[in-house]
Amino acid sequence: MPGPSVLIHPDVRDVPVTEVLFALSDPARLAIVRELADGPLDMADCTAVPDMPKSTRSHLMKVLREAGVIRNEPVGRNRRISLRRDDLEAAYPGLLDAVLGAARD
Amino acid sequence: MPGPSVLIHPDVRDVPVTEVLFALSDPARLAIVRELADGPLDMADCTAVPDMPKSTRSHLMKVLREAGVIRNEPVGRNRRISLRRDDLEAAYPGLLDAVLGAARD
DNA sequence: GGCATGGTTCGATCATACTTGAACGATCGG
DNA sequence: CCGATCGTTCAAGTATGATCGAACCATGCC
Repeated sequence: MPGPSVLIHPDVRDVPVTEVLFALSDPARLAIVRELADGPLDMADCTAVPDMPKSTRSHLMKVLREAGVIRNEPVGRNRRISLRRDDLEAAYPGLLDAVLGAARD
Repeated sequence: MPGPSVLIHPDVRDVPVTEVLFALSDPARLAIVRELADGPLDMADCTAVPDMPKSTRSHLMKVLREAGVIRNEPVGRNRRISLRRDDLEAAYPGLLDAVLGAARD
């Protein structure tokens, strides 16, 4: 799989709310999160923000991952990205739903 | 009252969620918001973040105000700061409650 | 009016985050 | 194995936000 086989996924309860909010406060990152709301996606299929260099996209994923918002795991030669709904719900109840429920900008 | 008699308070529905999230993603600003959860406060009584230059504090308030999170209105020689709970609830249901409900960092 | 009070605004400096190409790493298919 | 593929990591440049003193402004009070 591309890059290191294992990436760090923090316990969401160790992540300050402010960091979660910050991760969600960027339009491109939020677009990705909304896209993932319907289910996991291979990275290559995250078309929410098109025409973006892979390094930039990878960086967005890193911010989301380090904030505990998404999971990024290798599968074959790709990477599967998924929302950490349950973990987020346990740490910050209602937060993700409220954000996802917000009208599109 | 200090400064201009009227400050701009946007319609929260015109403020992108991302901007609201960003305003709340700073520890100092979030501390202010939490302090206001119990009711309006004169600016001088916002002690959540002590020992801060007034220009810095004023800037934090500006970011929160422009994001539609707080109201800042003159009263006598002071300024009254209040949470725009109802407006936020109407625009982004559940969001503020979820953030306020989050465990303190 | 004159002055003290409480905040905003301006401008400059500094810190943080975004962006991107290039290099590297891990896998799969022949 | 070997090359191609898909992402991550690195490093450098750029942009955006925080910080804070100084200047300014509107009010209340004498």
